[in-house]
Amino acid sequence: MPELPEVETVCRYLATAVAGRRIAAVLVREARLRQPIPPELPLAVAGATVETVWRRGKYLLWPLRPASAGILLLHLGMSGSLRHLPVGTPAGRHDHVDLVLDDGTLVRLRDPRRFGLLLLTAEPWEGHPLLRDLGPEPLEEGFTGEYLLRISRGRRQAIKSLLMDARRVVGVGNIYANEALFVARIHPEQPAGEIPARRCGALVAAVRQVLADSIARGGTTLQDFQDPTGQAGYYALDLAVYGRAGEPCRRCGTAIQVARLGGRATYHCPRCQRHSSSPSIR
DNA sequence: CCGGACGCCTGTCGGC
DNA sequence: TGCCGACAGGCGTCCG
Repeated sequence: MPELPEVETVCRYLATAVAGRRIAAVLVREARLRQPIPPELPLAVAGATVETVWRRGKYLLWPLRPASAGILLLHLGMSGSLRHLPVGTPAGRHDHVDLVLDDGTLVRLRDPRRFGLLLLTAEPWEGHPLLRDLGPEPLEEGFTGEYLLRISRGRRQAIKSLLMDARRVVGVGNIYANEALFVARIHPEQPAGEIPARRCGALVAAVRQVLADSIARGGTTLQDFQDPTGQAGYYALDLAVYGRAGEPCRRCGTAIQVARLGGRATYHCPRCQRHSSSPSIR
């Protein structure tokens, strides 16, 4: 479900609503997520204070005080969501974990497909196996046209698949890869190494723009994404290609096409997004 | 090393 | 109405 803008929306809420609160208890109803929730996690975390909440890619990091309590590491997978609720709110079928706070509220993890993750790690979290190989943050300095040019040369991999590879750049999932390529007018199946050097900067700018616009709208709610207060995100209204197969391109009116690339639905406008070739070198 | 396919798990939807 | 396959916002692992 959540890509970078949705996780960022959740993160911003938690950073204001939960930072500084003490965790009174952790209730695990179902530990079998992508990796099992460690059995010792509830006792290890109970009594600790949430210092703040950070995001790295699609992971949420909750550093605790005292530091010896560690850092909560949370990932929402495809179907995960967090809700901030009053203690006593009845739990539903897929409400797997409650983080009970000291102010009469709780943060509840719901995840029907259980592709999510709740682990405990420690400083330096950058060395954690799940975080160690992550690429740059797309909204920070390291993600530039020069960087994209460097990592794409010589690769035959489709540019869309490269954008969705977290080792290259984090946070870009299927929705925003499709949208960014439309904005940059690049065909999703174009081999990454054949993208003209001068267009790499435009693609980086498109990724940044699409992600920032979505964050400003509170993310994309397709079916069920909500922020921890239950608020939907409205970037779905701005989607240009994702989920719009057969509908007219917002730029030229041509019918949007859908295909499968790497097992994922891939949308593009056949008129606005054409393969382009690098200038030949001789 | 690279790139693609697969599997994890549940819910929903469309076609027959 | 009911059944069945396809598909869904992610990602680690395996294989050629």
